[in-house]
Amino acid sequence: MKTTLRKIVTEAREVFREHGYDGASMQDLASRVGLKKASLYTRFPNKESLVPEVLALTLEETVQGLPDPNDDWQLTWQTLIGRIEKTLEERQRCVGLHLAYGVTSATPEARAAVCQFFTALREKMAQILRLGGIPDPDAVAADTLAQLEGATVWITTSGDVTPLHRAAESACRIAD
Amino acid sequence: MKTTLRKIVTEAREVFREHGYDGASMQDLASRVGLKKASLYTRFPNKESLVPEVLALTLEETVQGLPDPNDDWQLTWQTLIGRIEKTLEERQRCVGLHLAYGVTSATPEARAAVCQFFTALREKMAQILRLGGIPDPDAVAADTLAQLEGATVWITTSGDVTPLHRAAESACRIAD
DNA sequence: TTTACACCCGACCGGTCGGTCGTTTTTATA
DNA sequence: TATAAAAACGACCGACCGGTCGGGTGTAAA
Repeated sequence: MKTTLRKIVTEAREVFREHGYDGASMQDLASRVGLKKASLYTRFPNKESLVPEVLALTLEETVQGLPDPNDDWQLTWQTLIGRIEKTLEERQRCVGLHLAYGVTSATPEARAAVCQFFTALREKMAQILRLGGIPDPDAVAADTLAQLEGATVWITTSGDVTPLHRAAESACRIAD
Repeated sequence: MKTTLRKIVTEAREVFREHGYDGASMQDLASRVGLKKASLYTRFPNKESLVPEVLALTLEETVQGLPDPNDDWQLTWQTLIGRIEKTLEERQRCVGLHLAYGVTSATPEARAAVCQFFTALREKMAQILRLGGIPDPDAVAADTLAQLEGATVWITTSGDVTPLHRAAESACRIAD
């Protein structure tokens, strides 16, 4: 059943989120899934190949079922921002950011996946803003994402979520 | 000579910046300094103890010799922002952020050092803003730092420095 | 010249890493 | 129920990890 495969990916996401790419242990991942390490390698050829799967799932979960921006782009935007805010607040860190900092030229496929993830997310955000006639939507999308992710440093260091909330609030104000 | 000790700390900063806490190798650090691994342990008891030194040095370099904010707080603010911007652009990543994501409860001293680093930097920024009569200086300082650090994700993923430049520019506009 | 000390290093420790292999167990099909 | 594929596993690999130890080595004070 695909259940196991999906569980590997979702648990891998948490391992990467908590420990980054280098710090993520296949042994740790296996025990979280309830398998032995060797069993993981029947599904994935290596650790690096987990990264694209993790980010693809994350992107999909982030944008799936969003209200149609052609109907009400403000609602779409605010829903998207709210989802990101909620995830970051609950999980404390951004997987994408931890991976972006962790992957190097030694893991080119993972590197490409991280790049794709952020590009796709920014493009999705820019699309919505474009429908709202917001000027320079790519820049606004990139800056909004930067603000939200940067706010997680305060969560991890001091548990302070107010910068994240202010970031989300000011992002939502773009659509007013 | 203190030269060796300082070189260890400055090189450790680059190792942490590039590889994070877990990924940083004492072997790697030693070879960058031009020593053998065992020699590092005559200066530092363990890897964790490098973190406070690295962050203390970074904080000191960031704020030392800043123009007196009592004379011209705008100049002080913009100089500080400019320094952070320059470092992030040159080095591509923020050591503090990589360490913030990398240290866990297993390394409490490192964790505390990271917390202190960001708190001190934010407080320094807030002090300047306070002299300028900026409302809610702590929040503004935290948000400014978040925006600058978040912008590094675009540098690492795609080499795009424009989000960082926009962040710095908008930060400088606070003091106008 | 002796002594003492800071420093450096080669060799080594136990442990964990990502990954492999041969075999056993489960599962789907027929 | 027979069979073949898929999945899980225990044991193992070489490499590297953070860290230790005992023995040099250069230097400076006595």
